[in-house]
Amino acid sequence: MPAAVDALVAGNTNRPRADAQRNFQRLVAAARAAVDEQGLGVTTREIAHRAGVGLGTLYRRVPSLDALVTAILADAIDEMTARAAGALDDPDPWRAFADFAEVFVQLRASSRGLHAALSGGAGLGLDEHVAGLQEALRRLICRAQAAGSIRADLDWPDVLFSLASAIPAVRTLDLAARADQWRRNLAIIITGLRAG
Amino acid sequence: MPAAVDALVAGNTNRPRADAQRNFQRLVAAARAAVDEQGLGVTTREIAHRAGVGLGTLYRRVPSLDALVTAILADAIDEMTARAAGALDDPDPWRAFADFAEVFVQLRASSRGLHAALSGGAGLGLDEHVAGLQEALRRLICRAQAAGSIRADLDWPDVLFSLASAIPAVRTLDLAARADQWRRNLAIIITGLRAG
DNA sequence: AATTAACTGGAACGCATCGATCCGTTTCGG
DNA sequence: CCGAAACGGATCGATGCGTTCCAGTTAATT
Repeated sequence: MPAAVDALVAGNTNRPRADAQRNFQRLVAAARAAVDEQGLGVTTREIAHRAGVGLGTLYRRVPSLDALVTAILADAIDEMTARAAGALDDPDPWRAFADFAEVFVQLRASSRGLHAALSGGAGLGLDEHVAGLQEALRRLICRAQAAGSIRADLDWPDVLFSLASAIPAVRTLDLAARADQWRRNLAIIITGLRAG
Repeated sequence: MPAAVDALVAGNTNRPRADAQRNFQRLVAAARAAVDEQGLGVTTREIAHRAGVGLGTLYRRVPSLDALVTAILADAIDEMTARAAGALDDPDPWRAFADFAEVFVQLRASSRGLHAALSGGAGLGLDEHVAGLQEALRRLICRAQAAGSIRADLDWPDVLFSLASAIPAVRTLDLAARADQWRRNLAIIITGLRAG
């Protein structure tokens, strides 16, 4: 159980009943799926329905909708940050960058909520988490560029924006995006970023 | 006055009063600006306020909010289609493609509403207009690819999706997009699309 | 200048949806 | 088998929407 979601149940003096614990897990899982599929703006009813639980139960297990969604997003962002930090262990600057770029795009493409949160979507209290991710990304990008692997005529925000742009819309004109459309987009962008 | 917006006032037997005509123009201009800046989901109050007009006036000059927004979008799409068709006059397949790509991205980047409408945003009655644009784009792309200018390992929807992806989010992480961010994105993508 | 039909602004209506609460009922655990 | 804990979902109050309505105003015509 990730940190922020865990903190939602902190302060409970004694262990809750078995069904209460089970319902909490279900609610978190349902909320994660709903945030992934529908983005920010998930409703309490949607989450409760997915969890197979009533509205009363949701509010008995969770302080508020905002707290639940924010906790889920905070954990998702922190996990991504950890992966970015881990990528710096790769001694090859370009490979570290390119490998993490794939993670960055894939995770965002698979969660509308995460994508929206990282696109400055709402005024949730995620600023510190976002700042951590941004710093890790900046290091990854600047190291690859200093090594001469990324075109020198770009600054690092350019690179960041181009990566963020790789996430495709669900539809474009009459065409539905394929499941791996993000990968096709990213391949084009990575080619365009590479120096030489 | 473009075709679809014009059609909103068709059927008026005799010329309306001068203030009525002026208010209609103001409403259309206000609605265009609002759709550009705020996307679909503009409200009647927002448009009326921008036009410096009351709600009653809006509904006296326009049949409904949907009709107004749809007409504006239809005209915007049709104008883009005309530009795409015009690009085919350029004998150089690559230059025709690249030049229109710039128009395509710039227009979408400057109008959230148009961008949303072309991203399958809402169930407005724009299918035929969208289909026309798509066909013009397909021709441009396929011609450039047949000429060997676009990488051969992509299909034309890949190219279309990558162009649509060039429109940046307003923010990414803590960074605000610069006014020309779309151009920087597009430059990277164009490089990645080019064969050789 | 007088007349009147057209036009105007904005309060108000009806509806939909949301987060959150409340309470009669059910279920777990000792 | 009992009581505390938890349950479901009707319900509340607030919000925001598109649209209508009407008392007052204005532009065109005579």
